[in-house]
Amino acid sequence: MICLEYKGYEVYEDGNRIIVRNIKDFNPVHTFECGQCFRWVREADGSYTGVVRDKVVNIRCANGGKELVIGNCSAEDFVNLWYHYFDLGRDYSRIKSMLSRKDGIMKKAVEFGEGIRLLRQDLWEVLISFIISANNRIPMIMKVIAILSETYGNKIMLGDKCYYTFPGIDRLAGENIDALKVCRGGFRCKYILETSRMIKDGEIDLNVLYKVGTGEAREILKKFPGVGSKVADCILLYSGIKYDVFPTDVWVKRVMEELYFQRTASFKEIQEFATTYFNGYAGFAQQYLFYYARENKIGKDRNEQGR
DNA sequence: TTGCAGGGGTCAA
DNA sequence: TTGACCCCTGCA
Repeated sequence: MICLEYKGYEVYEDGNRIIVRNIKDFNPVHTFECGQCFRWVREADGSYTGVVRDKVVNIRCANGGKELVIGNCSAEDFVNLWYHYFDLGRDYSRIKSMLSRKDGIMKKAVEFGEGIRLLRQDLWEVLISFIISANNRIPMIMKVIAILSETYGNKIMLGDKCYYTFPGIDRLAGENIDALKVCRGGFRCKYILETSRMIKDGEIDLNVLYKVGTGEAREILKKFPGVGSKVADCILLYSGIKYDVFPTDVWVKRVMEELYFQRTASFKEIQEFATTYFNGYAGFAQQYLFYYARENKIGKDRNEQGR
């Protein structure tokens, strides 16, 4: 029985889970492992379990990717949270075909990460997560965020397993630096604390970011300690605020140098090229390129690649 | 077993 | 522009 139709999707409620039909352009592996999020954990059966706001759900695709099965979820949650979170209102086929027409490199990158969707994550959580990401690797970032949530978040259950919400602003702002260091964030702990306090004290209002242009939003974010150009661009992109940014980390730099410039290029040069070349879609292009480069180790060891 | 190099953005000098 | 920051992993 059809439970409800919502914006082109058929949503069936089946006990404690829902099945969403008419899904396109969504592969959980591509989406959760393309470096944009740190709280989705792959299970032995290939599904993913993650915490978003105060919900914990299990996700998998079925029926050749045409169905999305969300465990521990109601149809109401789908409408109120998951539709938006998974950016299901956006036509990724159109974006992919437009980017693929740009050149052969983009075409390959888009084919490789065809199921990437840019998640619309909580701004506060993305801000802290990407401060932690600075000079850090993905498994470590995930570990730090997990400890931070276990220590300062609220417990929620799925089956007999405990999960924890991401800690609130006030909770972190009220901590002292020595206590915060249990999360093993190292030198980033002082940035987390100071950033939390700046928001709590009203020094910077995060909601302003939704109302200003990309350049201004970037400058506001860079007022937080631990936020530079790359982290600011990640925050804007992964919270779904701006899509014309091009976060340039070492992987993106490598792939751009190897595939587009055929020489070393400065961050500034790469940014300027990408924002012009990809127009308002630089953020999507970056995500396909990053995933393609990292999974294929492009530029990491030129000798191994036979170059 | 130990120790050292490598990875990786931001900040301050 | 360069070194320090911090912690984990991989390898000798």
